[in-house]
Amino acid sequence: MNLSPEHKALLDNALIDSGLRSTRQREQVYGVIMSKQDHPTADEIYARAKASMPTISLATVYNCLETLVDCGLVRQVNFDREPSRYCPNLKEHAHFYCKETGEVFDIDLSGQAIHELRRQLPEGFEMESFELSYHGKTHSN
Amino acid sequence: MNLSPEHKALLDNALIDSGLRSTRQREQVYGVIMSKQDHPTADEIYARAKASMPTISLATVYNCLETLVDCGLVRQVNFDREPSRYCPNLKEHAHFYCKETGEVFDIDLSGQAIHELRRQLPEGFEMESFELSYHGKTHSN
DNA sequence: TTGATATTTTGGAATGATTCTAAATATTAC
DNA sequence: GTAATATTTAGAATCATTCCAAAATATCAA
Ligand SMILES: [Mn+2]
Ligand SMILES: [Mn+2]
Ligand SMILES: [Zn+2]
Ligand SMILES: [Zn+2]
Repeated sequence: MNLSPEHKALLDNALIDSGLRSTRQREQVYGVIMSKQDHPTADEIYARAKASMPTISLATVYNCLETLVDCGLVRQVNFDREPSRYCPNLKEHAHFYCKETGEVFDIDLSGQAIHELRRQLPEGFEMESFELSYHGKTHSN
Repeated sequence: MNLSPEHKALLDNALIDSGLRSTRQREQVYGVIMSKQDHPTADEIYARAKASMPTISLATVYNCLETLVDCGLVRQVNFDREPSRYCPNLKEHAHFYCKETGEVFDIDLSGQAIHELRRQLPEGFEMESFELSYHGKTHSN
Protein backbone atom coordinates (compact mmCIF):
# COMPACT_ATOMS: atom_id res chain seq x y z
CA MET A 1 0.00 0.00 0.00
CA ASN A 2 2.83 2.39 -0.73
CA LEU A 3 5.91 2.74 -3.00
CA SER A 4 6.09 6.05 -4.82
CA PRO A 5 6.37 6.05 -8.63
CA GLU A 6 9.99 7.10 -8.24
CA HIS A 7 10.79 4.11 -6.06
CA LYS A 8 8.78 1.83 -8.31
CA ALA A 9 10.89 2.99 -11.25
CA LEU A 10 14.12 2.60 -9.29
CA LEU A 11 13.14 -0.93 -8.34
CA ASP A 12 12.10 -1.97 -11.83
CA ASN A 13 15.25 -0.58 -13.40
CA ALA A 14 17.49 -2.23 -10.86
CA LEU A 15 15.74 -5.57 -11.33
CA ILE A 16 15.91 -5.34 -15.12
CA ASP A 17 19.58 -4.42 -14.91
CA SER A 18 20.14 -7.61 -12.93
CA GLY A 19 18.01 -9.70 -15.28
CA LEU A 20 15.36 -10.24 -12.61
CA ARG A 21 11.58 -9.97 -12.74
CA SER A 22 9.39 -7.43 -11.04
CA THR A 23 6.99 -9.18 -8.69
CA ARG A 24 4.29 -8.12 -6.27
CA GLN A 25 6.33 -9.48 -3.38
CA ARG A 26 9.49 -7.61 -4.30
CA GLU A 27 7.51 -4.38 -4.60
CA GLN A 28 5.85 -5.04 -1.29
CA VAL A 29 9.09 -5.71 0.59
CA TYR A 30 10.83 -2.75 -1.02
CA GLY A 31 7.81 -0.58 -0.20
CA VAL A 32 7.83 -1.67 3.42
CA ILE A 33 11.48 -0.75 3.79
CA MET A 34 11.18 2.57 1.98
CA SER A 35 8.08 3.69 3.82
CA LYS A 36 9.68 4.07 7.23
CA GLN A 37 13.06 5.52 8.07
CA ASP A 38 14.22 2.80 10.46
CA HIS A 39 16.19 -0.45 10.58
CA PRO A 40 13.78 -3.39 10.79
CA THR A 41 14.75 -7.05 10.98
CA ALA A 42 13.47 -9.64 8.52
CA ASP A 43 10.80 -10.63 11.04
CA GLU A 44 9.62 -7.06 11.40
CA ILE A 45 9.56 -6.60 7.64
CA TYR A 46 7.59 -9.85 7.37
CA ALA A 47 5.03 -8.59 9.89
CA ARG A 48 4.66 -5.23 8.12
CA ALA A 49 4.43 -6.83 4.70
CA LYS A 50 1.76 -9.28 5.82
CA ALA A 51 -0.44 -6.39 6.96
CA SER A 52 -1.33 -5.64 3.34
CA MET A 53 -0.27 -8.93 1.72
CA PRO A 54 -1.36 -11.67 4.11
CA THR A 55 -0.14 -14.53 1.93
CA ILE A 56 3.52 -13.51 1.67
CA SER A 57 5.88 -16.00 3.28
CA LEU A 58 8.90 -15.47 5.46
CA ALA A 59 11.04 -17.36 2.96
CA THR A 60 9.97 -14.89 0.29
CA VAL A 61 10.81 -11.96 2.54
CA TYR A 62 14.31 -13.38 2.92
CA ASN A 63 14.55 -13.97 -0.83
CA CYS A 64 13.40 -10.45 -1.64
CA LEU A 65 15.75 -8.92 0.90
CA GLU A 66 18.70 -10.75 -0.61
CA THR A 67 17.67 -9.56 -4.06
CA LEU A 68 17.26 -5.95 -2.93
CA VAL A 69 20.60 -5.96 -1.16
CA ASP A 70 22.35 -7.52 -4.15
CA CYS A 71 20.77 -4.91 -6.44
CA GLY A 72 22.10 -2.16 -4.16
CA LEU A 73 18.64 -0.83 -3.29
CA VAL A 74 18.83 -1.60 0.41
CA ARG A 75 21.66 -1.98 2.90
CA GLN A 76 22.05 -4.92 5.24
CA VAL A 77 23.31 -3.92 8.68
CA ASN A 78 24.61 -6.25 11.37
CA PHE A 79 25.32 -5.66 15.04
CA ASP A 80 27.33 -8.40 16.66
CA ARG A 81 25.43 -11.62 16.09
CA GLU A 82 21.96 -10.16 16.29
CA PRO A 83 19.48 -10.71 13.47
CA SER A 84 20.31 -8.64 10.40
CA ARG A 85 18.61 -5.30 9.95
CA TYR A 86 17.81 -3.52 6.71
CA CYS A 87 18.43 0.14 5.99
CA PRO A 88 16.79 2.29 3.31
CA ASN A 89 19.50 4.97 3.48
CA LEU A 90 21.92 4.52 0.58
CA LYS A 91 24.15 7.42 1.55
CA GLU A 92 27.50 6.39 3.00
CA HIS A 93 26.73 6.59 6.71
CA ALA A 94 27.42 4.97 10.08
CA HIS A 95 25.10 3.48 12.70
CA PHE A 96 24.68 4.11 16.37
CA TYR A 97 23.30 1.23 18.41
CA CYS A 98 21.78 2.18 21.75
CA LYS A 99 22.42 -0.65 24.19
CA GLU A 100 19.66 0.59 26.46
CA THR A 101 16.77 0.65 24.01
CA GLY A 102 18.11 -1.40 21.08
CA GLU A 103 17.33 1.51 18.78
CA VAL A 104 19.51 2.13 15.74
CA PHE A 105 20.28 5.61 14.46
CA ASP A 106 21.83 6.76 11.21
CA ILE A 107 24.94 8.87 11.69
CA ASP A 108 25.99 11.11 8.83
CA LEU A 109 29.69 11.14 8.08
CA SER A 110 31.49 14.25 6.90
CA GLY A 111 33.58 14.07 3.77
CA GLN A 112 36.59 14.71 5.95
CA ALA A 113 35.77 11.73 8.17
CA ILE A 114 35.35 9.43 5.18
CA HIS A 115 38.59 10.70 3.72
CA GLU A 116 40.35 10.07 7.00
CA LEU A 117 38.98 6.53 7.15
CA ARG A 118 40.29 5.75 3.67
CA ARG A 119 43.65 7.23 4.63
CA GLN A 120 44.16 4.60 7.33
CA LEU A 121 44.62 1.77 4.84
CA PRO A 122 48.24 0.86 4.07
CA GLU A 123 49.49 0.17 0.56
CA GLY A 124 48.03 -3.03 -0.84
CA PHE A 125 44.58 -2.86 0.73
CA GLU A 126 41.86 -2.16 -1.87
CA MET A 127 38.76 -1.08 0.03
CA GLU A 128 35.39 -1.79 -1.56
CA SER A 129 33.25 -0.80 1.39
CA PHE A 130 33.46 -0.05 5.08
CA GLU A 131 31.15 -0.40 8.03
CA LEU A 132 31.29 1.84 11.04
CA SER A 133 29.09 1.26 14.04
CA TYR A 134 29.04 3.04 17.35
CA HIS A 135 27.72 1.43 20.53
CA GLY A 136 26.57 3.39 23.53
CA LYS A 137 23.62 5.13 25.07
CA THR A 138 21.50 8.04 23.97
CA HIS A 139 20.57 10.92 26.26
CA SER A 140 16.82 10.93 25.98
CA ASN A 141 15.81 14.60 26.08
CA MET B 1 52.04 -25.12 26.15
CA ASN B 2 52.59 -21.36 26.15
CA LEU B 3 51.42 -18.21 27.99
CA SER B 4 54.23 -15.97 29.15
CA PRO B 5 54.47 -15.05 32.84
CA GLU B 6 53.27 -11.57 31.91
CA HIS B 7 50.14 -12.89 30.25
CA LYS B 8 49.58 -15.37 33.06
CA ALA B 9 49.68 -12.46 35.54
CA LEU B 10 47.37 -10.37 33.37
CA LEU B 11 44.90 -13.21 33.19
CA ASP B 12 44.98 -14.03 36.90
CA ASN B 13 44.54 -10.39 37.89
CA ALA B 14 41.68 -9.87 35.48
CA LEU B 15 39.94 -13.01 36.71
CA ILE B 16 40.41 -12.09 40.36
CA ASP B 17 39.12 -8.60 39.67
CA SER B 18 35.97 -10.19 38.24
CA GLY B 19 35.66 -12.64 41.11
CA LEU B 20 36.42 -15.58 38.84
CA ARG B 21 38.75 -18.53 39.27
CA SER B 22 41.90 -19.29 37.36
CA THR B 23 41.56 -22.63 35.62
CA ARG B 24 43.66 -24.73 33.29
CA GLN B 25 41.10 -24.29 30.52
CA ARG B 26 41.00 -20.49 30.79
CA GLU B 27 44.78 -20.39 30.69
CA GLN B 28 44.82 -22.68 27.71
CA VAL B 29 42.29 -20.70 25.70
CA TYR B 30 43.94 -17.40 26.57
CA GLY B 31 47.32 -18.88 25.66
CA VAL B 32 46.04 -20.09 22.31
CA ILE B 33 44.74 -16.64 21.44
CA MET B 34 47.84 -14.81 22.64
CA SER B 35 50.31 -17.12 20.93
CA LYS B 36 49.39 -16.18 17.38
CA GLN B 37 48.62 -12.77 15.99
CA ASP B 38 45.50 -13.68 14.01
CA HIS B 39 41.72 -13.81 14.31
CA PRO B 40 40.60 -17.39 14.86
CA THR B 41 37.01 -18.58 15.24
CA ALA B 42 35.82 -20.59 18.25
CA ASP B 43 36.22 -23.76 16.20
CA GLU B 44 39.80 -22.90 15.31
CA ILE B 45 40.57 -22.05 18.91
CA TYR B 46 39.01 -25.35 19.95
CA ALA B 47 41.21 -27.23 17.50
CA ARG B 48 44.37 -25.45 18.66
CA ALA B 49 43.51 -25.88 22.32
CA LYS B 50 42.86 -29.60 21.91
CA ALA B 51 46.35 -30.08 20.49
CA SER B 52 47.83 -29.78 23.98
CA MET B 53 44.68 -30.35 26.06
CA PRO B 54 42.80 -33.15 24.32
CA THR B 55 39.97 -33.28 26.85
CA ILE B 56 38.83 -29.67 26.57
CA SER B 57 35.30 -29.32 25.21
CA LEU B 58 33.85 -26.90 22.70
CA ALA B 59 31.35 -25.68 25.30
CA THR B 60 34.26 -24.80 27.56
CA VAL B 61 35.98 -22.93 24.77
CA TYR B 62 32.83 -20.87 24.32
CA ASN B 63 32.58 -20.32 28.07
CA CYS B 64 36.22 -19.25 28.34
CA LEU B 65 35.92 -16.95 25.35
CA GLU B 66 32.93 -15.20 26.88
CA THR B 67 34.82 -14.82 30.14
CA LEU B 68 37.92 -13.44 28.43
CA VAL B 69 35.88 -10.99 26.38
CA ASP B 70 33.93 -9.85 29.43
CA CYS B 71 37.19 -9.35 31.34
CA GLY B 72 38.49 -7.22 28.48
CA LEU B 73 41.43 -9.51 27.73
CA VAL B 74 40.32 -10.42 24.22
CA ARG B 75 38.19 -8.71 21.59
CA GLN B 76 35.31 -10.37 19.79
CA VAL B 77 35.09 -9.41 16.12
CA ASN B 78 32.18 -10.05 13.78
CA PHE B 79 31.92 -9.80 10.02
CA ASP B 80 28.36 -9.88 8.74
CA ARG B 81 26.81 -13.07 10.07
CA GLU B 82 29.93 -15.20 9.92
CA PRO B 83 31.13 -17.06 13.01
CA SER B 84 32.69 -14.71 15.56
CA ARG B 85 36.42 -14.26 15.57
CA TYR B 86 38.66 -13.41 18.49
CA CYS B 87 41.42 -10.82 18.48
CA PRO B 88 44.37 -10.55 20.86
CA ASN B 89 45.07 -6.92 19.96
CA LEU B 90 43.65 -4.64 22.65
CA LYS B 91 44.73 -1.42 20.97
CA GLU B 92 41.87 0.54 19.41
CA HIS B 93 42.09 -0.64 15.82
CA ALA B 94 40.04 -1.54 12.75
CA HIS B 95 39.84 -4.71 10.67
CA PHE B 96 40.24 -5.39 6.99
CA TYR B 97 38.41 -8.42 5.65
CA CYS B 98 39.73 -9.78 2.35
CA LYS B 99 36.79 -11.18 0.43
CA GLU B 100 39.11 -13.23 -1.75
CA THR B 101 41.00 -15.14 0.92
CA GLY B 102 38.83 -14.59 4.01
CA GLU B 103 41.91 -13.29 5.82
CA VAL B 104 41.50 -10.61 8.47
CA PHE B 105 44.09 -7.89 9.03
CA ASP B 106 44.51 -5.42 11.84
CA ILE B 107 44.49 -1.80 10.70
CA ASP B 108 46.04 0.77 13.00
CA LEU B 109 44.10 3.98 13.39
CA SER B 110 45.77 7.34 13.81
CA GLY B 111 44.77 9.53 16.71
CA GLN B 112 43.44 11.96 14.15
CA ALA B 113 41.20 9.32 12.61
CA ILE B 114 39.82 8.26 15.98
CA HIS B 115 39.23 11.90 16.88
CA GLU B 116 37.41 12.42 13.58
CA LEU B 117 35.22 9.39 14.22
CA ARG B 118 34.19 10.68 17.62
CA ARG B 119 33.47 14.08 16.12
CA GLN B 120 30.74 12.62 13.88
CA LEU B 121 28.39 11.93 16.77
CA PRO B 122 25.72 14.57 17.35
CA GLU B 123 24.80 15.86 20.80
CA GLY B 124 23.07 13.20 22.87
CA PHE B 125 24.97 10.16 21.64
CA GLU B 126 27.31 8.76 24.31
CA MET B 127 29.74 6.43 22.55
CA GLU B 128 31.16 3.55 24.58
CA SER B 129 32.89 1.78 21.71
CA PHE B 130 33.02 1.69 17.95
CA GLU B 131 33.74 -0.95 15.36
CA LEU B 132 35.22 -0.17 12.00
CA SER B 133 35.67 -2.83 9.37
CA TYR B 134 36.85 -2.53 5.82
CA HIS B 135 35.93 -5.03 3.13
CA GLY B 136 37.91 -5.50 -0.06
CA LYS B 137 40.82 -7.27 -1.59
CA THR B 138 44.52 -7.28 -0.83
CA HIS B 139 47.19 -6.90 -3.49
CA SER B 140 49.29 -9.94 -2.87
CA ASN B 141 52.90 -8.82 -3.46
C1' DT C 1 -4.26 -15.78 -26.75
C1' DT C 2 -1.71 -19.90 -26.04
C1' DG C 3 1.47 -22.68 -24.53
C1' DA C 4 6.47 -23.47 -23.58
C1' DT C 5 10.15 -21.95 -20.63
C1' DA C 6 12.42 -19.69 -17.03
C1' DT C 7 11.79 -17.50 -12.67
C1' DT C 8 9.70 -16.86 -8.32
C1' DT C 9 7.10 -18.06 -4.34
C1' DT C 10 5.97 -21.07 -0.71
C1' DG C 11 5.82 -24.28 3.48
C1' DG C 12 8.45 -27.07 5.64
C1' DA C 13 12.84 -29.34 6.50
C1' DA C 14 17.73 -28.64 7.25
C1' DT C 15 21.73 -26.04 8.81
C1' DG C 16 25.05 -24.39 11.95
C1' DA C 17 26.89 -21.23 15.34
C1' DT C 18 25.87 -20.49 19.79
C1' DT C 19 23.52 -21.17 24.23
C1' DC C 20 21.41 -23.95 27.66
C1' DT C 21 21.03 -27.85 30.96
C1' DA C 22 22.11 -30.77 34.48
C1' DA C 23 25.48 -33.96 36.04
C1' DA C 24 30.49 -34.63 36.97
C1' DT C 25 34.84 -32.15 38.49
C1' DA C 26 37.63 -28.91 40.26
C1' DT C 27 38.62 -25.04 43.33
C1' DT C 28 38.16 -22.43 47.51
C1' DA C 29 36.94 -21.53 52.30
C1' DC C 30 36.57 -23.22 56.83
C1' DG D 1 39.51 -32.90 55.04
C1' DT D 2 34.67 -31.38 54.14
C1' DA D 3 31.27 -28.44 52.64
C1' DA D 4 30.14 -24.73 49.59
C1' DT D 5 30.83 -22.69 45.19
C1' DA D 6 32.42 -22.33 40.56
C1' DT D 7 33.66 -24.62 36.37
C1' DT D 8 33.70 -28.07 32.90
C1' DT D 9 31.47 -31.22 30.06
C1' DA D 10 28.39 -33.78 26.63
C1' DG D 11 24.56 -33.42 24.59
C1' DA D 12 20.10 -31.16 23.78
C1' DA D 13 17.90 -26.90 22.48
C1' DT D 14 17.64 -22.46 20.14
C1' DC D 15 16.87 -19.60 16.35
C1' DA D 16 18.10 -16.82 12.36
C1' DT D 17 18.83 -18.14 8.03
C1' DT D 18 19.22 -21.26 4.04
C1' DC D 19 17.79 -25.06 1.36
C1' DC D 20 14.42 -27.93 -1.03
C1' DA D 21 11.06 -29.42 -4.22
C1' DA D 22 6.49 -28.52 -5.58
C1' DA D 23 3.06 -24.99 -6.94
C1' DA D 24 2.32 -20.47 -8.84
C1' DT D 25 3.63 -16.78 -11.83
C1' DA D 26 5.87 -14.05 -15.32
C1' DT D 27 7.90 -13.76 -19.97
C1' DC D 28 8.31 -14.80 -24.72
C1' DA D 29 7.50 -16.74 -29.24
C1' DA D 30 4.25 -18.32 -32.30
MN1 LIG E 1 23.40 -11.80 0.98
MN1 LIG F 1 29.25 -12.15 24.94
ZN1 LIG G 1 21.10 3.24 8.27
ZN1 LIG H 1 42.25 -7.37 15.42
